[in-house]
Order: sequence, then C-alpha cells, then structure tokens
Amino acid sequence: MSLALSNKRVRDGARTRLAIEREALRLFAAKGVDGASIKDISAAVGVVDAALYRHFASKEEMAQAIFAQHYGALAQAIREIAGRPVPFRDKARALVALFCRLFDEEPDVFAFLLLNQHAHLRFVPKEAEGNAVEALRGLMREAYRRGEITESDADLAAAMALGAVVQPAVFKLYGRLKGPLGAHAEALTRAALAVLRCGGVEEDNRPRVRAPA
Amino acid sequence: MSLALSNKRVRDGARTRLAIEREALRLFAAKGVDGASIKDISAAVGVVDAALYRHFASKEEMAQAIFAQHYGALAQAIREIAGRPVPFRDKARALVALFCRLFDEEPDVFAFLLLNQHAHLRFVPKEAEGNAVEALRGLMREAYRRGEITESDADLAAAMALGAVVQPAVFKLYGRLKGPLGAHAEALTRAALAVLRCGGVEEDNRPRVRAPA
DNA sequence: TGTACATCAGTGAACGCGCGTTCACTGATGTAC
DNA sequence: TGTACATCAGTGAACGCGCGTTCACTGATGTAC
Repeated sequence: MSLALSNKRVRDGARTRLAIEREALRLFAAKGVDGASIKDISAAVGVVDAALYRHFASKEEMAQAIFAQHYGALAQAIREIAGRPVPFRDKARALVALFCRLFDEEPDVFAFLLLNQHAHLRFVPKEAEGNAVEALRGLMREAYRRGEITESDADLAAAMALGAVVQPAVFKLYGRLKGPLGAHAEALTRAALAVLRCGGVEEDNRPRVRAPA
Repeated sequence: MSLALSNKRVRDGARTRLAIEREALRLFAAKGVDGASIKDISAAVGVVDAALYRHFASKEEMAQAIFAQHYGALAQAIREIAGRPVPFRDKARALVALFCRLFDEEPDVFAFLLLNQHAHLRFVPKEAEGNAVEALRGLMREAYRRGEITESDADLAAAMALGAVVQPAVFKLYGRLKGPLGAHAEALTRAALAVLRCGGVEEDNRPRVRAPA
C-alpha cells in the first residue's frame, strides 16, 4: 500500500546519514567519542548498529568527518570576519558575537569541538585555510602590524584573548554561569580587547594625564 | 643471598604505590584515563596488571585518588595566596606565578587536571574548601567588594581571568607557544588584571580626565 | 635467638563483557530497454 | 507500460579483541612468644 510510504519514509539514505551525524554529534558532545558507542548512536537513530557502516567506513572516520565539517564551518566564518575592511575592534566584536551565537544556538557543536580539538586537530592543516586558531593568530598579527593592538606576541595574544572568551563558555557548559552567553557579549568583547591592549576600548578611551607626585 | 636484597628492593609496598601513582599520572595525562589501560600502567611500573589491585580498589578509584591529591594541593595553594593581607594585584601576580611554576615543573599534573576536570570535578565539594575554582571566585568577589576590581560578576570575572591564563598553557601543551610558560608570567598577569578591570595596572595606572568634546 | 603464624605484595591464569566490525542476506528503489 | 537487473540501505548473527577485574597461589617480611 502506498500509504505506508507517506507516513513512514523508509530507506532514505541521505536522511539517515543526516540523522546519524546529528545523533552522533549529540552523543559525542555529551559522553565523548570513546564514551558513546556505535550501539548508542544507532539506537538513537533508530537503525541497527551495522547500518552505520553503510554511511561511514569506521567510527573514527565518522567522528573525524563530523569534526571537520563543523570546525571547517567555524574557520570559514572566522576568516570571513577577519577579511572585513573594518577596524580590529569591530572584528573582535563580530567574532565574539559569532562565538556566542554558536554556543547559544548549537551547544552540542561547541562542546564537541571543545572536547575533541586535541584529538582531531592534528588532522587539520596548520595553514590558515580551514584552521580556526591559525586564522585568529593571523588576525592578531595583522592588527599588531597596523598598530591597533599593543600585545606583540601574536600566539600569546591569540591564546589569551581566546581563553578569556572560551573559558566563560566552558563555565556555562558546566552550570557555573546562568543565562545565554550572548548576554555577556559586551563584557567578553571588552575583556578580549583589554587583554590585547587594544586602545580606545569602551568607556576607558579617555585621554590621560600624568599622575600627580 | 642477602646481596639480591641490596641491588633490587622487591616488594616494597609504599614504593610501588608511589610508582603506580607516578606512571598512572603520566599515562593518564598523555592518553587520557580511558586511553591508558591497566596493563599500560602496570607495565610501566614493572609489575603484573593484577598487582595494581593490591593498592587501588579499581581503575576509577585510582584516577579519582590521583586527581583529588593534585587538585587538592592546588586548591590549598590558591587559598593560601588568597588569604594573604596584600592588595589584589599582588595576589594575582602570585597566582600566575604559582600557575606557571606548576605548569613548567609538572606538566603532567597540569595536563591531567585540565583534561579530567570535567570528569572528576563533580566529586569535589562545591564549597571553597578543596575547590580551586570556587576559591578563585571568592577571591574575585572579595576584590570587587573592596573596590580593587571593577568587573562585578564574580563568576564571569573568574572565568575570563582564568581563561586568559590557562589557554596559553594549553597552547604550550600543544606546541603553539615556545619556551617556559614562566617567561610570559608578566604578560599573563597584566592580561588577567586587564580583564578584571583592576585599576593601577602597569603603565596604565594614570588618573584620567574627561574626553574633550 | 629460634620457631609459628599472620600479613603483605606479588604472580599467572582465567573470567565475562562490551566494543567495533564483518558478513551473508533481503527487499525496496532506480535504471535500461 | 512491463520486465530484468543493479544498486542501495537496511537486518541479524557472529567474530575477535582488549578491557577491567577476580582468584587461588606463593614466598618474603613482620610479629609474638
């Protein structure tokens, strides 16, 4: 009967693959790649475990594909912002906004990228293409060259600014901070700029006089 | 023969336990708790796998004991600094120095605590006793109350400052930063204070005037 | 000092379990003529 | 439009492996008398 076809679309390969990617991401984020088994994932999708191998060659390949997909998208978004013809301060604000949006709208993606960065990052090219951290570092170097920030060590600068923004997200992930991360976007931007010693930040951009003796 | 006793001290329980803790820490830091097997650890120690159960009830208990030991020591060191009768800025400098020393002298301890904070932190009390992050947070709140820092949200402040210091260490762990972390102690302290909007930091501690219209 | 016994810290073999993966299979869907 | 065949996406059973853990055992060390 054709009715069965309309209320239950069976054997739609593309749809199944998307479901696998979605459930695997969720479980990997919650329990880690090692902690989430092939059986966990297939059960969440609603197929038998062996069916996953119709879509991925191995569990490792699956994790890597999902990582590359989201990490690549993030890197591209960062590079898009980095390429804008605006002052560094505006780029920083946009980056923080991007980051908050990612976190608030797709916490699983964030958690997965965060937890698995070390396991998978050796497979992504060190060059700026596709590498989010490298893109950030390039941004810092450029800003320093233009005199927009004062922190001279680009690697150190990238690490400190990144940490000031990422760590609050980690705290939120573990219930230490309330509300959406976006609610703190201003404070985070201010912190990142302060770390980089980017002049003219917020209300602090007033001229100074020598301290009286 | 008594000679055998002198050049190979066998069956010294306390010594074996220390060796287990040392090798387990090293392997847990390098491969993660899941990634390092009981066989890996026992082989590194030089005993058979079953011998580990003479010293720990289970692998999980072993990981937890090692975590608690080092995390507790860190928390106590933080509380000692927090209790000093000095300005916040000096405490911050001491904390960064403590952190750099830990990282440079015992990278395994740092990596292990960092990687396993989420897995084990739910077993440590939320109160400041023994909880390093909670101790940091209390320190922030106190500094804000005294007007030493301007960032009002203690949780957010702790997260941002912690991140600005920890992330460079993570970068160093993965080869992104060269030299000892202690070489960056000044920059890290400056960053942490800047994030917290702690007045009187470095060359920025000059009085301000209103911007001209 | 010598003897009897308890305890400690190791061994080696075995266990059950869950894991990722393979395989022959089935039946639905797509394609060529 | 109907038929023949290839491909795709699923099933269910089985696999080998490494894992944490248990157990009976052994022999060295510590203790009581």
